[in-house]
Amino acid sequence: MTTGTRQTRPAQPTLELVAEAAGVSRATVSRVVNGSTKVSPEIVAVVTAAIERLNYVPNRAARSLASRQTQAVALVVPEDITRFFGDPYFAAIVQGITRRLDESQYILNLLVASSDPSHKTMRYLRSGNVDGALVVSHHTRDEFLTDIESLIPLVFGGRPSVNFGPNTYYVDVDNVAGAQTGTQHLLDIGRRRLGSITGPIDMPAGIDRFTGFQKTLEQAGLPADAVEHADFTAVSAAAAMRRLLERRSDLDGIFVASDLMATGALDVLREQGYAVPDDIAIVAFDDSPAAIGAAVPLTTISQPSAEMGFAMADMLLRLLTGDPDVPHRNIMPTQLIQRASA
Amino acid sequence: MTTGTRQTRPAQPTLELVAEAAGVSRATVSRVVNGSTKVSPEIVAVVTAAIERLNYVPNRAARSLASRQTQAVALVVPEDITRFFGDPYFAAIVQGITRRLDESQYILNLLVASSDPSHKTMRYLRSGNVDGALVVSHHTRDEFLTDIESLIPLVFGGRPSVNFGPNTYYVDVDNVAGAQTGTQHLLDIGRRRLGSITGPIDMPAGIDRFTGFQKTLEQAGLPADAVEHADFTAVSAAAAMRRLLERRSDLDGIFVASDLMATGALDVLREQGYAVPDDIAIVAFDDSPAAIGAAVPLTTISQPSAEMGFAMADMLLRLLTGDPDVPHRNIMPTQLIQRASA
DNA sequence: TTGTACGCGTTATCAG
DNA sequence: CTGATAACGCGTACAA
Repeated sequence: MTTGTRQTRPAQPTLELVAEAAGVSRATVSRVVNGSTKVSPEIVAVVTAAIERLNYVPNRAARSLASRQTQAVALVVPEDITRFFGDPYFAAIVQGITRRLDESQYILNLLVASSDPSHKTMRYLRSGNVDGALVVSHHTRDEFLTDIESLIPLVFGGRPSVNFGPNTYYVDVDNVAGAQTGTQHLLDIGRRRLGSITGPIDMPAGIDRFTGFQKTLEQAGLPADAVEHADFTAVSAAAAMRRLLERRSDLDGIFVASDLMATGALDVLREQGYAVPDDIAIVAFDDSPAAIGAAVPLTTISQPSAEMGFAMADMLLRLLTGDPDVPHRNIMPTQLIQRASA
Repeated sequence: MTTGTRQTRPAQPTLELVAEAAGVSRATVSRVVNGSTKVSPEIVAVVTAAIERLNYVPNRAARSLASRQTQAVALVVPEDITRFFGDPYFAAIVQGITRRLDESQYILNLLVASSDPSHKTMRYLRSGNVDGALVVSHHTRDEFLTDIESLIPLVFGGRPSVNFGPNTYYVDVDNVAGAQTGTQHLLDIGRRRLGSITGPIDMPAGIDRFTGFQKTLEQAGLPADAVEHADFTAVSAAAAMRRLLERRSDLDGIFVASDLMATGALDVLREQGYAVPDDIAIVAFDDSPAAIGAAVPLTTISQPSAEMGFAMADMLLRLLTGDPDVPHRNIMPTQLIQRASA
């Protein structure tokens, strides 16, 4: 027979309670919980036992209030969320992030800044709700974060836009070099009439990979005019592929700036009767699961996505400990993975 | 010339400061912040101005401590995270959830329970870190959450395993009915030698969709023996498709339990020279972006994924307000979407 | 090494 | 309607 309120939650034990049970002071219990070395072994044992028995777990809010730390970091996703989660590259990044965070006491707050970037997200970020933030996006529209940078540590996935100055922290790969490797491979297997489907030219990753493509062709004395821009989605790439074929039906090799986009291009090529790689060879970028799962397994530039996420979280965590010499950038290696498409 | 500590963060203004600036007491400012009606309009104006001017934002930790509420909910993902984020169905769910939460004061904590389900996640959930939790997964292995249910409100995406009893809250679709509609469509277009690639038979969604398939064939007096199980990933479905063709090369229709799996099946069919839908028609489930993007646009059973996520969050929020009559389940409609594959 | 006591920023209960 | 003032649970100088 429950009287009154519908949902009575059992109260959690407090430091006070544990202290009482262990016959010591609150302060001592606190020290044990926080692993202070200045507690005698016997007392540690007694307190630990009491904690165990009462199933005590520290109250996060109280702890935050007293220590002025939240033990939480935010994952800021400026991108449209379906696009974000739909891209296996980001999925891998998130996986790496959570893997690193799992080893720590920190928890992850998911912030989708799609709708009202400036207001709600900002407000949250600057209200001491998190100790630091991870920003993942291909986008350049990150300006609204510039002043957050002076409040809490920020770590970017991918080089941020120029507005951030040289003091920003980020994890990235050398997209130019990666694209050069990929394009060079196309040349190495004898292709000469090359085209490219690029990412958006307002995103660093899009720009850099395009630059790598251009550079390589330039060095080879070939024209780099068969280029169409897309936005890292499969559908946009399919459209780009169609435009490309309309202009140049004689292409024999294409460098596509992401695996996901390559799958879109692949669909169009098949639909129009081109054989891959016989008629047209394709080199993509990412080496995400999409590369293996593609109709024609993709030759692609691999970037260690999960490791990049891991490195981002690790970098932020180091920043949060106050480590004075955390390197500002961590440029990870890319690698050509040869499969069927080129 | 910065002396001393490397990163001096400007302190946030407190209630006290605002009170002083407005010439009132902390209590009054608090009332204004929380929209109490019992404050005179003039004072409200003065305080509001001060808040604006000082750029005041309440401290979440202090508020939580005093109010015994966290204003945060958890998104629990028991699934392996790459699989989770790789599936557009989940992406849509998350989108719906964040959309609803955006309208509220609540924030989302992402909890990936892949590694050590029982310990860390549990600990977090039961430590008053969140006011409630959303659980999204196809899995049945949710037992470790059963006792959490008595501590904080839980809302499931998809009917949870039987261990939870009739009092659990969840949002789902009628998977049996949906599968029946899909299978029936195959019959309606004249297919008679039907097979199915199912989800795992230890997950409600997997079981129910399989049941719908069976029921329909039974009613039609046809055998339902051409069945292979997979695990909702594209690769597992490709393998299942191969097994199916090995056993039965004469199939003319297949009901696949998810879009993502259908893309895997599609690859195998093409590879082995079957035309879709001419040789073999396919009906899938989800109507995720994968359905449109597939090599052959998929005829599929649409479920309102984003709306389901929205409904989940909405249900939880209502639960958190103490609303006594929140319905325990919200079964949303499915619909046959006809495209090219059947 | 251990305990005492104060403060962290809010909410909520009382008087007034 | 407004203002003191006591919690909320914990960290941490300071004292012992």
